Amino acid sequence: MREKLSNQTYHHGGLRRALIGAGMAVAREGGPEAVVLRAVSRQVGVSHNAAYRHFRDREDLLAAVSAGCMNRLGELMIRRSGAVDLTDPVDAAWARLNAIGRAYVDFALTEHGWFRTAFSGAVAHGAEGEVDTTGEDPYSLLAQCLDELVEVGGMPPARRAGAQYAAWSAVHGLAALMVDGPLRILPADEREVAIAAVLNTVARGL
Amino acid sequence: MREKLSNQTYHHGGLRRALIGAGMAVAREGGPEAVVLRAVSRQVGVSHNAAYRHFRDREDLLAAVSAGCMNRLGELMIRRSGAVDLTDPVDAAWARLNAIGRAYVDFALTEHGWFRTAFSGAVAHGAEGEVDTTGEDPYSLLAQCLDELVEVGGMPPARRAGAQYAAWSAVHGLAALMVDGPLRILPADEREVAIAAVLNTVARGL
DNA sequence: CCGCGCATGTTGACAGCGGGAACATGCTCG
DNA sequence: CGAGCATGTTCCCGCTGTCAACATGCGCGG
Repeated sequence: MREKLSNQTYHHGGLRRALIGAGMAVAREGGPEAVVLRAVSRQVGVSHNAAYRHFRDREDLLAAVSAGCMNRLGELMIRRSGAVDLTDPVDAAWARLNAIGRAYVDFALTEHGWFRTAFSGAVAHGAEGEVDTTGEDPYSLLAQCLDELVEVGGMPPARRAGAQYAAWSAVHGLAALMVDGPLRILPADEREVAIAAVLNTVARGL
Repeated sequence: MREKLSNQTYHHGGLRRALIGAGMAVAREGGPEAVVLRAVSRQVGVSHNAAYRHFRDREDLLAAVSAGCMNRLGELMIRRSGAVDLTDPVDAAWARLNAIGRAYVDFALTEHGWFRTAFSGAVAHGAEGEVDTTGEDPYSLLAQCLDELVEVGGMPPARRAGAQYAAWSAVHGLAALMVDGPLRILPADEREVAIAAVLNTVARGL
């Protein structure tokens, strides 16, 4: 019986969970480099080195936090996609694609620490069971969206394979360039222009 | 007379240059986090803290190295673009656009340490004079390419503004995803498919 | 031609970090 | 009820970035 979770003793219990939570808190502002083993442990009220009972490495902790950030991104994409309310199935499919693209960029801009952490390149080398396999990760969501677009006849099936790469690359690249890249300095209104341009251009190209 | 540069005394002389050089060497394999002040100074044969006479901080050194990496990227793009040899001006312009896009991705894949360093988010907060303003940085090169495309009539002028963002985002996103992102695991042949898909899709969309 | 000053490089010290080893403790199950 | 093991602690190490104080040698004014 190791699943008490909300036990008030707190230590002896969900330390792993608590560390990931604290990690996400510091990552939210400060990005991946703020996920410092000692600092996170301190914040949880536990000695550093306690973390080593749950993570083999700082990298391993970071990977878990990173997976958490990725899930947040997926959640936002789902929410925005679900808000699309159009009757025509083709229009709806395009609108949903547009919505998840915008969600991706918005997430990067408003939660820029989380975004950078999600893509910090830390991957669990251990169990790999951290990222939710419920199909709600950003990549699967995009895939579903494109599948739908093909089904309703909004996109020729021959294009389906490459579309995945094109759409993801365009949106991810824009987000990356605006978050730490050379486009970081773009004023807010120009940002809007850039987002619209990227989304429209790739949609035309699909 | 502080411009001896290739003086054999070596210390007292181009330490700054030497540190950047050593920084680029370690960054080439190991990326930005390998640019460690003490290690770099050690490799140059100078005491750590000597670096502080030329850089205010580790971040500042990293920014200089980063600018160097960006220049390398620009050089490759120029070389590849120059290799295009087509008579029809429209075809040539498209081919050049394609060439610099491929160069960008190839650079990311073959010099992945340099690529990551170039976009590590370190920016000189000091003189800002590190990045060459000769118009040979990747962004300006893309701009020239698109200008040419409009001039020869390969692209409607109305699209020119957004094209910059779309093209850069797509190519940068693909590179980022393949270098540390989730597409890191892509086998070489599938990589080729992805590159072609992204390049073609965005070209269609412009 | 000399000596002084300033740019440049060195030495020493400090706190914070990731990580290893040995030790403590308390829950659980036989 | 007692033993074993998962979990957390303590101590230690080398490494890092950065600060302060010190050394040195080249160039310029006298």
